Amino acid sequence: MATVDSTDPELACPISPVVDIVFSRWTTPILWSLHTFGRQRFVELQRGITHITPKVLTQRLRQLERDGLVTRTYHPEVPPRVEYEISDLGRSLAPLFAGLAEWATDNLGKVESARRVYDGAEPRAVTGRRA
Amino acid sequence: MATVDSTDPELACPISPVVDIVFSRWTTPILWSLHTFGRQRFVELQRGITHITPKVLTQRLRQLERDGLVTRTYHPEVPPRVEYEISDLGRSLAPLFAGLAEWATDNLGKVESARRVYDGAEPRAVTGRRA
DNA sequence: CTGTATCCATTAAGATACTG
DNA sequence: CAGTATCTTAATGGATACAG
Repeated sequence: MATVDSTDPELACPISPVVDIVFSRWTTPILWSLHTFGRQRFVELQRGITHITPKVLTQRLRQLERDGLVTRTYHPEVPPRVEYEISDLGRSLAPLFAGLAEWATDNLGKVESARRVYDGAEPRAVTGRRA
Repeated sequence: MATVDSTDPELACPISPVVDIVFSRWTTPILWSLHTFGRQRFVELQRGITHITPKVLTQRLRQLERDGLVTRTYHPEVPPRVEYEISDLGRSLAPLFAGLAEWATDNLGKVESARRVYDGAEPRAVTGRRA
């Protein structure tokens, strides 16, 4: 049975589940920061990842912890100290992240120029777009 | 200058822009289908990707076309015929998709068991979570 | 320091019906 | 066939304030 029900696009695409787990606006910056700079406290993450609010940071960290990609260590001191670290499972994404980063440097410019062409193209009726 | 402004998480994470372009609920199934089964018409894509509505399919296809990952060919016939095909730029994502698919088969089970552990863990006060 | 609690804005997506 | 037009809902995220 597993997690597949017929309403999910997973059936047609084996990477959809990974997208749900790893790729959202703030999860990749968090994973990247933990992977690149190592174990960090809550406030360090907040400072390193520009403009993320504590609410959202907490939400994403909880999700990553639940999915086993990040570990959370609570030190019962005063004031409290909590450290987050990427897990082995999270680290297993590293080569994929490296590949994506490389794709970005190689191809982001092409995407941007494609957009300029598309946005600047005079809309002709025969194309069926923007009659 | 490019596209970077200080409100984006791109500064801290070089793969955030790729996430915006490639990874959303329906873009990966669309790219996967076009890459795996080749050039397809609108209705073929709709049938192959279960439960996607024409509105959403149109939206994602337009975005992918604008970003240069997919090409759209309009044949002015009656009834009209439109074919979508993955572009060279889109095809350049193939190895990354293969890597993600492999990660999925290897690690999705670990994620699921991590979730079971997390959800079933008795919440102790000392962890600082769920007092 | 490490979060919660509210409230609000934005957006992707789903349901449904309709057009050239 | 290949979409568009509306309307509604759900999910994220942002702003701000406050608590242990």
